[in-house]
Amino acid sequence: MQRIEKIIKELTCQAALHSWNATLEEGNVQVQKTRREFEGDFTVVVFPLLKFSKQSPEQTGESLGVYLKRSSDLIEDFNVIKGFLNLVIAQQYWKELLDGALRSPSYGRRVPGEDSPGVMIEYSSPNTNKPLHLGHIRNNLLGHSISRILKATGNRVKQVNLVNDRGIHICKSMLAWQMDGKGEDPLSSGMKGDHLVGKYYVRYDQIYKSQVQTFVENGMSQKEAEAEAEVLIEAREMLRKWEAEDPEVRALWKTMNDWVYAGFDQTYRRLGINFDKTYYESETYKLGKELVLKGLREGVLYQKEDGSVWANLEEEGLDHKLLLRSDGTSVYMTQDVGTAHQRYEESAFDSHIYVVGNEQNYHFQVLAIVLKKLGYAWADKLYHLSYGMVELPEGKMKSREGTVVDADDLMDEMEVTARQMSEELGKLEEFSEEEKRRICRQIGMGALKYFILKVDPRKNMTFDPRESVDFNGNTGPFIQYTYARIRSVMRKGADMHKGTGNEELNKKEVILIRMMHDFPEILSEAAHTLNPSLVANFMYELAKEFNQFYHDYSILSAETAGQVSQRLLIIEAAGNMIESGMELLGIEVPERM
RNA sequence: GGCUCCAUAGUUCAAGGGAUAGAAUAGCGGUUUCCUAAACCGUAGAUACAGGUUCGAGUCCUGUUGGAGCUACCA
Repeated sequence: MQRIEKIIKELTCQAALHSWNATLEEGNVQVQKTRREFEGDFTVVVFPLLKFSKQSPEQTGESLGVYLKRSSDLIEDFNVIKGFLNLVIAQQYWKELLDGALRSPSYGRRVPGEDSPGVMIEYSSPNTNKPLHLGHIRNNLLGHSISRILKATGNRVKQVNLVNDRGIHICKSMLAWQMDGKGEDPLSSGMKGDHLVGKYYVRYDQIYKSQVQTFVENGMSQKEAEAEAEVLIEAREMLRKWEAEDPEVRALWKTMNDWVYAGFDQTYRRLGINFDKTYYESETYKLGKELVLKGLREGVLYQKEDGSVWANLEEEGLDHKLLLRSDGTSVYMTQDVGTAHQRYEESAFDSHIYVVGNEQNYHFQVLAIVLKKLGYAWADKLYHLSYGMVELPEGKMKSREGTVVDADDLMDEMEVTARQMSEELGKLEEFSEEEKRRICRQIGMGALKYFILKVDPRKNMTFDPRESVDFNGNTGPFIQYTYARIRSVMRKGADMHKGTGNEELNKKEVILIRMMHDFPEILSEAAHTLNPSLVANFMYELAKEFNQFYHDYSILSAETAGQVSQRLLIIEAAGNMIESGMELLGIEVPERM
């Protein structure tokens, strides 16, 4: 069955040809859903048509309405208010939809095939010197949800992670552990590996600060002291040894990184995310140098007297960018040039998405330009999904002030709150301990994920811990609860299914079906704009609409058997759609809660 | 200083150039012999400021004010 919007557009073009002898494209026809306060299902905005009809808005709407009604059985009636032609769609359309596609768990989804576009998406990209925090959570949830959305819209998606496992920051943790660690490890300390390493990163900072202070007290300037502090010099020396592949340093580095990975794995599992491939910066940081040198030979880059290599981006309205240091070593940009090249060689992606915060806008702008200069046509297949910062009600998270919200702590807290709420409401009394745990985990994680994903990724957002554990209103648990209610009714009504009921649909039922009819468009819009919040907000609207319906009309005690059957079809569709949509957000839905 | 992004009820978020700017939350007032009240209903409350483009501007353009980010031989 063809979608009704498409039919309306086609017929409008026909009408324009017949009535006004004007040729217009379907793209010129604006069809939107009729606002609730007016009679109708879809609305054609007639203002853009006036230049073809050469009539008043009212006359144009009226004559178009007459034409549409006469041309299609699906258009039952119309009315014109100001410049808006409101169309009432025949019940038959909604009923056929309900009997067919709408109830499918895969409604609106497409399955990727061999020749579907290949999308590589990089996200998470943690440093190994400290545990994941709230900012990483947003990154991970976005990356994962976008991956699922892209898969569901027919793309072959490859999820990759790039772990920043080398550099001065890791050396700082290593050094502090050597100084103060007394040999403790995750087992002996009972700490998660990433937290343990993070503890020594903090420890390093304390040692550093106290050394700086001592130097200043002995008459050194602040700036001088900061540059001369012994631990900093030692950390640099350790990095140098790391690069020289000193066995002892490498061994410690490997040990501590492995602790961190074990910790990260746990956090990732809990978040429900996974990667098809993980890249390690220690293996990729040298990549890119050859490409840069080649660019230098070809004259698209230039070299200063000190030997450093640069790209001149003035033509693009930017600055000059360093690509190789005077000692010949690579910088971050060099590495990204290399990894992009490597990935394209590996899988010839049709697009490559980087889920990275907006503080790196400049970096990715430069990356694309540099790749272009180096002659890679695929440079314009790179896309930086630049998401906004997560702030707390009192402002930015600051590690120095201890206001960083730890990812693991946050997840714990969400689950504990779910537990408390469930117990207060007496929701889980008849469940086993294991079931209780599972449901509270689903609810807690659902609340957290929804809270973050409902916001447009590109915008900065405020994370209010108090609000995030609210399970009422526009929240994940609200939608989960709606699902649980649906499933409950379906269990009770399993025997009452008597096939299709051909009953008159009431207003609320039509609204629900019409809303569900939109799901494919929401999906494709979300995929197009890489924006899971569209799916999240749609799920909320749907749940809200469903709850009103549920409140106003009885399903199992409807007046006729036909009505019972028909309503069971509607809630089946709604349940499947909630499950499907929430899956795209990485949120599980419980059968009971 | 330069560049980029942002500004919507007390607060947190919506609104493909289209009708009277929607929700949630906090506040106030209601709904339970009935399929899960983590629900439902009612009430009140917002486009930073000044211009411009348009039949029509929260949305596009210019300026002002306020906020964030970037502007490293860091990543």
